[in-house]
Amino acid sequence: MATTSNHPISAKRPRAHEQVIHVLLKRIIRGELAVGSKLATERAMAAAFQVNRATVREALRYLEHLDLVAIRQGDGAYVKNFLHSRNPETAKALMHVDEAMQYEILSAILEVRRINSPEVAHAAALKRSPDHLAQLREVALDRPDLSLLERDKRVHHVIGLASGNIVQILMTNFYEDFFYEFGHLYFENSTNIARSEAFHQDIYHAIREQNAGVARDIMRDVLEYAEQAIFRELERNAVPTSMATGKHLHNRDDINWSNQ
Amino acid sequence: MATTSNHPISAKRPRAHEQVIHVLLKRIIRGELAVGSKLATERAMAAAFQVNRATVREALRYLEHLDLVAIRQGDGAYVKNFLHSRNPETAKALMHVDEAMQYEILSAILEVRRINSPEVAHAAALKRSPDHLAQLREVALDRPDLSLLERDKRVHHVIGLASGNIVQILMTNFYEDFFYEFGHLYFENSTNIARSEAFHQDIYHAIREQNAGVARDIMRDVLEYAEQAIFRELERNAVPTSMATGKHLHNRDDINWSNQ
DNA sequence: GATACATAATTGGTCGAACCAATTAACCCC
DNA sequence: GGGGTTAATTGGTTCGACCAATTATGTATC
Repeated sequence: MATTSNHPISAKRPRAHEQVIHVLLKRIIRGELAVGSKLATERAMAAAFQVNRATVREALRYLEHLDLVAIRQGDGAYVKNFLHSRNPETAKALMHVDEAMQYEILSAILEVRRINSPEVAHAAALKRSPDHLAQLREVALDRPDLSLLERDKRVHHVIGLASGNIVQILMTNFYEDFFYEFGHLYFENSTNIARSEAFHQDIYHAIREQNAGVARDIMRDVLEYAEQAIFRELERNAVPTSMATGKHLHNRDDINWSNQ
Repeated sequence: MATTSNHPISAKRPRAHEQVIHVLLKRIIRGELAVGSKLATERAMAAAFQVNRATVREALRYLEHLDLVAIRQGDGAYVKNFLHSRNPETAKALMHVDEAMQYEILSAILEVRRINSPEVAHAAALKRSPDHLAQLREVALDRPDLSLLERDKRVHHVIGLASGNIVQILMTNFYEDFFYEFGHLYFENSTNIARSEAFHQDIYHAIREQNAGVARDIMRDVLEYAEQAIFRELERNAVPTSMATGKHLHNRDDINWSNQ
């Protein structure tokens, strides 16, 4: 059982400290708790949330790691500007807290990936080891048993590994984590499915032949295609609430991110 | 006192749970705890570290957020492959744990920044609001009171804000956090100082005039320059320990990142 | 003997009340 | 008003207990 470390199943059991995190996160992101202001004491929050102080502390510790609060012994916990957070994970927190931000952040993620991943493919083609190539071959060609979403995820991961850049590897995992929530938008369309399978073939051959420039182009093309395909789906399935605000459209640029 | 949220001073007080984090992190990263293996129980670790169980739990919670362990009630905590972590913050943890990895990770960060930031500058030039332009003018031109390191940090931050991409903003903060530890390598050299001050002037004008292509080129040039300058300094100041391993050189590509 | 179910043991999740340590506020003295 | 001592506030840690989910054990049934 030890090696069965993947956790494909498992819904969510809302642990107490996670609920506290969610509430505090909401108040911070929405500005209900002003930047620089002091949070209630741990004891007061424990009473207010009707949980134990240790539970509040676990939640505060997380917010501290997200760089959203600064905790000082003998003093208190202060709200920080989330735009100053040094932890990219904060983007995920933003998305889970504010529905209206979801499309905004998805758009931002897709843009960053479109900028980065072609260069990762370029480096991977140059530096891939025989072992990485074998791994890529397996996931790209010899695993029809996996879902396309899972296969695509692994293809990107192996390319990241082959690039040798640990930060790009982590960034790749970071992107893919988002697509568990949005991947269905893309992988339900048969045209997109064919496009991705062709991509897996092509990128494998380019990396095998160490054609770095070609690998970069292939990656850029598929990501540009996927980005547009996802936005097409979004505008089609546009949910009424976000339709009303109009904030889900990718071609607007009115968000200012200036809550500081 | 509330608005004085910046914490320019403040050395480190080693909180108990942070020491536990450090030890566990070390064992996980170095592979002393195999991927998939089960950690000791919280009670056992509390006894071993001679701290309270609540302290162990705060440490485990952090490792869980870094995606390095999976915790299951009634079962235990299992070690995960750090190359599968979806949290870029893991890179910082790696760096703090293993001295030999420092240069490797610095190199990786510099590369990602060199890829990303020029595109951020490009977007910023296109989308900057009058307010962002004013902010950029202030930090780039009218704040000789700030240290160059601090000014440079703010210039990059404002450019990130102007780009309107929240993930790029967070990534920029993420980079800059590293440079608090390595910035002195760059900003002690008078040639580099002049180079950065010219950069601040140039990027401001390009963004003011909304010359996106020029802004991108300016950013790319300065980052390529800085990257090389930093490596020059590293090889000059090469510390004996990492010299011996030779793992700090940027032009080697023997690291495989294949502990899975 | 294998399977199904009830039961106990293990382990993470939460709780309550204390005490320690750092900071801040109050106070007194000069 | 300035400086230093003292008390109150607040985060940091500890102890001990109980709840909840999982796993291991044992027993009855077929």
